[in-house]
Amino acid sequence: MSKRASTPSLEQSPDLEQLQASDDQLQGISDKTLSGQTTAALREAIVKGDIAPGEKLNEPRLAEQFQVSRGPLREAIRRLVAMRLVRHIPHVGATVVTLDLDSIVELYEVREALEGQAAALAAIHMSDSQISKLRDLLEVHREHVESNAGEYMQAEGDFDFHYQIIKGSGNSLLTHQLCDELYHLIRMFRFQTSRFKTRSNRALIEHEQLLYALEHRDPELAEMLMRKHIARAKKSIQESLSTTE
Amino acid sequence: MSKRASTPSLEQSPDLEQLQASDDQLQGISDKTLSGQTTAALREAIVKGDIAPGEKLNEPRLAEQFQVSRGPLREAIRRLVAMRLVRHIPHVGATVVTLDLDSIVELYEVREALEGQAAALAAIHMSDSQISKLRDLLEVHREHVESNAGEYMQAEGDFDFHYQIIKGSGNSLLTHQLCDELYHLIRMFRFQTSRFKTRSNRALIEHEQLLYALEHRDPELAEMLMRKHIARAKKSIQESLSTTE
DNA sequence: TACCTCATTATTGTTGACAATAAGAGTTTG
DNA sequence: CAAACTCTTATTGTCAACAATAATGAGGTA
Repeated sequence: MSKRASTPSLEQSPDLEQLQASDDQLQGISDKTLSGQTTAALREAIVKGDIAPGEKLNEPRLAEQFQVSRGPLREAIRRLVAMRLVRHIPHVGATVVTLDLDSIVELYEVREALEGQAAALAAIHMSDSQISKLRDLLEVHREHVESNAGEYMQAEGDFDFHYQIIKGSGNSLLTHQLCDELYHLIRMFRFQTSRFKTRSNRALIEHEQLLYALEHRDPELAEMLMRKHIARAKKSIQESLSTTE
Repeated sequence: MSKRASTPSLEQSPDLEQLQASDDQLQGISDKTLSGQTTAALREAIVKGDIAPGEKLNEPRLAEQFQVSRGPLREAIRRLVAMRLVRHIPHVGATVVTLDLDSIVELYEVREALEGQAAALAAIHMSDSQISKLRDLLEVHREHVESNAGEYMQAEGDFDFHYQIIKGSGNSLLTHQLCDELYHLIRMFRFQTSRFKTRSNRALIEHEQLLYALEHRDPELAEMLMRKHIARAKKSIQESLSTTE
């Protein structure tokens, strides 16, 4: 469901409850306020490409489409600005960010630093049961990859794996920066480049190595592996995009 | 000037121009809009402690104090939420964050990761002239430390040094995360603990080493030195605060 | 005395109207 | 013909009033 990529205009009030539910399990409590719902809706519209990169966000029009006043809509825009999904210039307006290669490289450089640190901290702070759950998750992924399809599932599974490690760092600031802010930027990029094949096998092997480091409580190794894992993904993207564009 | 720590209430419209000027050299253009000015004013009030940590932000009262409507004030609050200076709970309100030891440790762990990465990138991307300017800056700091006072200047100088390296990374996302968002959180912490002495001499030596790594274009060494530099500061804070509180 | 209920009140969320700024079309002039 | 200027228009920024929610306190009951 929620396959409305064909219609250029956003029909009012999509499956907001569902979006909210997915956020609930991510962060503590849900935001049933209009601004919160509008933020989630607008965010998904941008991430999924229903609103194109570079497109201007017209406040009155969007307000009518989402069936809210301009107040909550403006607030939603500001929150997306904080997430770096939207640019804003005073007295001119807000536009959806355009993810050129440079931006992606910058994003992955930040991910490399933050998730590397997260992996190191996770190796120290994660409980044994958390780590064993992570292993279960990895086994599920392995089956998905070894079975027929698996590729779309792999992208989601990749997020799960990384998310669990970040959360396992025990650092709430780090978790917020990655899971609440940068996360959606990464999602947006993945939606834009979903045509490219994901390197399922290689990612699986690297995840396996990472889990080994966590199980052996080796922060330095975990950090190194995570950083290399992300750096390789970055390099792969650089090669793909510099040749095709 | 701007020494109004005695008055509990914030008189309207402080030296906004000055705040704006300092932001101008940080980011590209200034935000002459009411929301922007209110954001800067409220931010400084929180960072400097004029509004105490944990204090509730009453919208009507603050709006009157800053001589603006609740609209721009609310927008200012949301921007400070994005900067992690303010917490917000729907239908309940916004409060100034309280920086306990755990939060500071988390902040420094994030700084360690991000500024380490910044140093590595700076060793690659900084121009020779940028690096030589950095050396000039360091010499000024040395004189300040060797002269009589120097301690307050050192705190500011420390920011200058770090800021130049971050900017030298050439990564705008990284720069934004550190200089626009986390920066004010660090400032707030420093204002709160200004009673503690800064380790001027040690910091100067470590900065000297870092500059050496940059001049020799050694990313790995630069990253390592920066991370240790920040990790040592973190440990120093941990020891100070765990004994005194 | 402790606890629950319910009304009051203060505060946040939302709305539509108004003001100010910037973009764009059309016209004029060198 | 191009460049600059002005008027128009669309869009953003701001405001004050209204609605909805949660904290507060009084009163009653077990």
